[in-house]
Amino acid sequence: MVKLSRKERKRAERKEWIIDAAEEVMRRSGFESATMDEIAHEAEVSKGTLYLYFKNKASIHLAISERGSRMLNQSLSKILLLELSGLEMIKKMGQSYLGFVQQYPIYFTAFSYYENLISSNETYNGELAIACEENAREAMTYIVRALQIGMQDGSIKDTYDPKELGIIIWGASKGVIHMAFHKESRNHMRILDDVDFSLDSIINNFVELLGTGMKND
Amino acid sequence: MVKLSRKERKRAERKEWIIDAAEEVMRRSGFESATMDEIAHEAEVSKGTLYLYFKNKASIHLAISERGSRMLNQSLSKILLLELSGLEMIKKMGQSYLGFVQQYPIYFTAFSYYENLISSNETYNGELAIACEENAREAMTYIVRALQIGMQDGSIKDTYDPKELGIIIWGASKGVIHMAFHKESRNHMRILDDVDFSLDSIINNFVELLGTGMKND
Amino acid sequence: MVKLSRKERKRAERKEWIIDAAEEVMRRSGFESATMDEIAHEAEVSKGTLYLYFKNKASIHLAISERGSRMLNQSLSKILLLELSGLEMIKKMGQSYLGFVQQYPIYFTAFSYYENLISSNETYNGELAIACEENAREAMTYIVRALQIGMQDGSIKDTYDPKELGIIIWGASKGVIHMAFHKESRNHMRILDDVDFSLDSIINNFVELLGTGMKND
Amino acid sequence: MVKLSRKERKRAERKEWIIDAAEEVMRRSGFESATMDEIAHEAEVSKGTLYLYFKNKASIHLAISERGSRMLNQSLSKILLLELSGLEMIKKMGQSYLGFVQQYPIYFTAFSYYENLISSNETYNGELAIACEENAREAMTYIVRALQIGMQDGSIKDTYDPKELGIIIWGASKGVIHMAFHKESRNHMRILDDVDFSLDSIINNFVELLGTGMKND
DNA sequence: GATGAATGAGCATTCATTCAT
DNA sequence: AATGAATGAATGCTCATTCAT
Repeated sequence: MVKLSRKERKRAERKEWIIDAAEEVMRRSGFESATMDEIAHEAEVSKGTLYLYFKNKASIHLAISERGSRMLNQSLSKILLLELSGLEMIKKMGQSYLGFVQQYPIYFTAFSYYENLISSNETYNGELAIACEENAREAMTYIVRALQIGMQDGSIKDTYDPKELGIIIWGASKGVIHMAFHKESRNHMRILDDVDFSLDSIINNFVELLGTGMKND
Repeated sequence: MVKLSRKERKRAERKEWIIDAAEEVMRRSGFESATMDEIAHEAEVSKGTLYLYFKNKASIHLAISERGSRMLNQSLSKILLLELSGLEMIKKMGQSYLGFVQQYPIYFTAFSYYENLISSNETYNGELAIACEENAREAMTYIVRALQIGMQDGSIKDTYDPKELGIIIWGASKGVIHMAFHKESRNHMRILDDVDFSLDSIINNFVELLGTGMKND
Repeated sequence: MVKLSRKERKRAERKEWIIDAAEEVMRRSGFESATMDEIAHEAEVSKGTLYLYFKNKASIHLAISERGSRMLNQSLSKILLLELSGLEMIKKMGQSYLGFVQQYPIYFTAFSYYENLISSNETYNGELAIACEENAREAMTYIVRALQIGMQDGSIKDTYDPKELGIIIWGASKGVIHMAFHKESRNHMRILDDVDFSLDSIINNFVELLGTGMKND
Repeated sequence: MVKLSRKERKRAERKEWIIDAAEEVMRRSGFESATMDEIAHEAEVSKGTLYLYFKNKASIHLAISERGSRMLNQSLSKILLLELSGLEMIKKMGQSYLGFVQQYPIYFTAFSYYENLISSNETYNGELAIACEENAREAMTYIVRALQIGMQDGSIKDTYDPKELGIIIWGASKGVIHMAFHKESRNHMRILDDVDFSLDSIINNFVELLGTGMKND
């Protein structure tokens, strides 16, 4: 960590404070409905100040995504330190991801929104966008490391390429959690009406299913 | 099928024609950038006419999603008629989904956009939204049927609840395809830069992985 | 003149109506202070309607300039039809220009503003800007024609190139009128405080002075 | 000249330094686009300091105009000291003005901008505005003096009032130079496209023309 | 004196939706 | 039914100016 001057520290704090406010507003109004006015009001600063800390609205959104992905990486990274088999690490990562999404649903929404826009919107560029991508790559690396460990300790089949397997696990997990997550937050979601499986049950079975597929016989 | 009067038929045709135009515009400009003016112009009708056929802009978007999901269901439903084991049906469904996304990426984008908005946006309601949900439920049912068949013919473990397994497969497939799909369309996607697995390879391995997990020993 | 359909006529009328309103607002508030809100309010249309008739604010300003220069050209063109010597035509044109500026000071202000911005502002482009330039060129042509007539009939020295002389007369006239004009409208103008020559006297003497310079001996 | 204390001298220097910076910024970005931020940055002082030396943005602009007009006066004043006929002095003044505009186009732009705004904008007041007016009056006086000398030495007709003639010459010169100046800087200027007279040629002929008009026979 | 963070009024422009014809 | 002119609320962003330190 770099040592920051008092001024820089204050600036960083303020920035965090604005991100907090933006998260709150977006939690209430959804991402695109959130206006700069609302965010400024919530953060108890003027609209002009927002632009002192963030280049534009997209930057604020990116900052939220970046913060979320950084937090997620923190929990994932810790799992690699545990005394577990590679397979158990992977399972733990799945559960950890789920826990994160449940605790901070706003970040999950932010990620989805981000992924929908980044391909089409030119505003989504610059330092923060790169940081987000870097965080995503980092998350992937944690998964791949766990897979490599598993292949080493014999808990995971080594017939797959660990990177490719990582992509699959990462994508599949996001998909399952996305679906399960929406089941809870949506009223209109009819698909799952007559299904009363809990989110946890779904994830556990998913992890189990993948685990079996990967397991060394 | 209900028999439609000549007038009703004409109206339905016109509606399809507008949806065609909207798809085209959204393919070009992205979803939120597409304006009613552009759609009207592309459809060669007046802006007012758009509102004669669709309640609002969200309805047009829902109509696209509905059409897409209906088309997908058509391919899925056919798989149930084939002479295959349940497990093979599931694999085929995965490949069929992938093929659909590759052939009609616009629908995939529409689905994603739809899922991002439906939870926060009140305009996403009414008949068409219900139809979309109904189609999603139908897709789920095809999967569950295949799983039931597999459990029956012994190709799939019967230790999972077929409905829950269906949810998992459905979610996981969407996630993997979503990720792989974005890998292709995004420049900024750094996660996968050093990975040169093809979309097909990823999906095949994913299907294989799930298959092994589900397979009866 | 092209025959316009009823709709086109109505549109043209509306456009003129908006220009009228814009002139009025700009007369009151000055050019850059005039806001689209004020113009819309004055024109008794909504702000959106403004954009139905004009691409942007600069276009409205250009439309005023274009109208003004068109009107000026009309008076200049008529002078060429009179039974006068070339020299007398030139003098008449000077007086005509003065009369125009006195009757419609707003256009004179518009021209000045236009000339100040056109070089630096990229918004000043397109059809209307071209029309303005075309009008300016046309005005120049009237002057040059009068000079040529004067050289022919012997009332003007033929030692100057008519085009170059035209530029000089055009520029000098604008400058003199500009100065005299500002003398009247400005409070702060101290240069001329102790000078009580009338605008007309100044212009007449100016015309006389130039005339003597150009006159054939 | 008043003797200034060390502190006052320092303050005056600082002020000049800021004006230098403002000129540079306005040269780059045009007058209205120049922001206080840019000026502060260029001057290597804080934005707040700008307001320590100048009441507001208009004051900075006025200071530029004042400096420019002061410089112009300096060259004009020297001409009166030369051993020339009054008519030749006037011609020399015209050339001197042209030379000034060519060397320091920024001041010419500043003058134009100033004249466009001063009538409508209330911010253009106070000490500096008065100084500008005073400088303009001074320039006029130099011209009038030269005319008086010319009428005395017989090189200039005495049928005109020298003050009125001064106004005319001053205005006409500005107009011709303005036009010729814009011909060079503007791309869109279509009037003069087919005319390839040089700025110098135009001015020389203009001076010649006026000279002939004023000359005593 | 000097700073620069904070302000907030101000503005052009967009676009879904309506409704008179 | 079809049109498209008119609407006006909504919003991101700028920038001259102030003031606490």
